[in-house]
Amino acid sequence: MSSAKINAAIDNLKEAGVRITPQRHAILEHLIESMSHPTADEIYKALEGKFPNMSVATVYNNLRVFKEAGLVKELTYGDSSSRFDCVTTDHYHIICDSCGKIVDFHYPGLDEVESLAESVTGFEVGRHRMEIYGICPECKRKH
Amino acid sequence: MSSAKINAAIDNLKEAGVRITPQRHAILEHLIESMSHPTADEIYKALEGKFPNMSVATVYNNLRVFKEAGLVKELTYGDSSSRFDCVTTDHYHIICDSCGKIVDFHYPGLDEVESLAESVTGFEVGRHRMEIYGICPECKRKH
DNA sequence: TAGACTAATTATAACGATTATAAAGTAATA
DNA sequence: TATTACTTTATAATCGTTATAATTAGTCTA
Ligand SMILES: [Mn+2]
Ligand SMILES: [Mn+2]
Ligand SMILES: [Zn+2]
Ligand SMILES: [Zn+2]
Repeated sequence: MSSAKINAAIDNLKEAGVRITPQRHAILEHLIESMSHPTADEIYKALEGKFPNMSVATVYNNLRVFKEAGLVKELTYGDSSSRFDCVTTDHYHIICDSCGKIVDFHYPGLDEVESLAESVTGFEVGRHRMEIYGICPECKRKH
Repeated sequence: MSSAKINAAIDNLKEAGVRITPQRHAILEHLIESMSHPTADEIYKALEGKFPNMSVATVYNNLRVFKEAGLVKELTYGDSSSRFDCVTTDHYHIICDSCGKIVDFHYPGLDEVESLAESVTGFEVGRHRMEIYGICPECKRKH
């Protein structure tokens, strides 16, 4: 049930001293219930019915607040907009080159690559990023 | 010797019917001899002594031409500018979180992850992207 | 509860990287 | 040489995002 997750997120924010405004509640709710990886603008448009006066800056500001609280992760891509993921446990993504869909995908983690990189380059390794690109089943069906 | 690589790149372009202008030659030369992963603007600034009238659009246009010819790869990052890599054979990068330096790093390739992703998600996998982030030896020394 | 303080939202301007446009220049072709 | 296509240049436009300043709302304290 996603309302439990929303409540947990709200408690988390309250403990960090962040006020729960109607806009913040709605943005959080949308992130959690959409079960997707929306852009700031998609969130903005999805909520403009309920909040016709909300500024796009409010969406960006609050996504930053949520990020700092550890409630969302930002997924950055070269050309286009960032996407936001409210699943903060470690996981990877596979992205459709044709329609842009992003699907979660779990894998043990690439510790071996990290430690090899460390020994070869002399870097102190902190983290890594990995995504897979391909064609999703729906797009495959349409040739 | 990097001049051999420049000549090979030029032959490649000629065969593809691309004219070798002085600007194109200089951009290629800079990419190959700098042995780094410069941004379009870094290339532009590096060449403004030799080409005081060159437009930044020329740099972008020609980087696209080179990309389409398979001579360079574009490395995209969320916030900041793209970087360009004239080493087009498969390799990974490790990036310093402190100074931004990008270092090449070879690893067998993650075929296993790709095939697992394919079977789990139903995608037809084409490629993947992986980078490692950490602190480079020089930045470690400065605490 | 009034007044003061603080935080959040809004509207709008600014920013930086990149791309589009149109004019002018250059090379290839006939 | 005249025609044509390609390339460069200068400049404007675009897009995602952030900064600014004014307004509004919430919280705290006397
Ligand atoms: Mn995800
Ligand atoms: Mn490289
Ligand atoms: Zn698809
Ligand atoms: Zn460093």
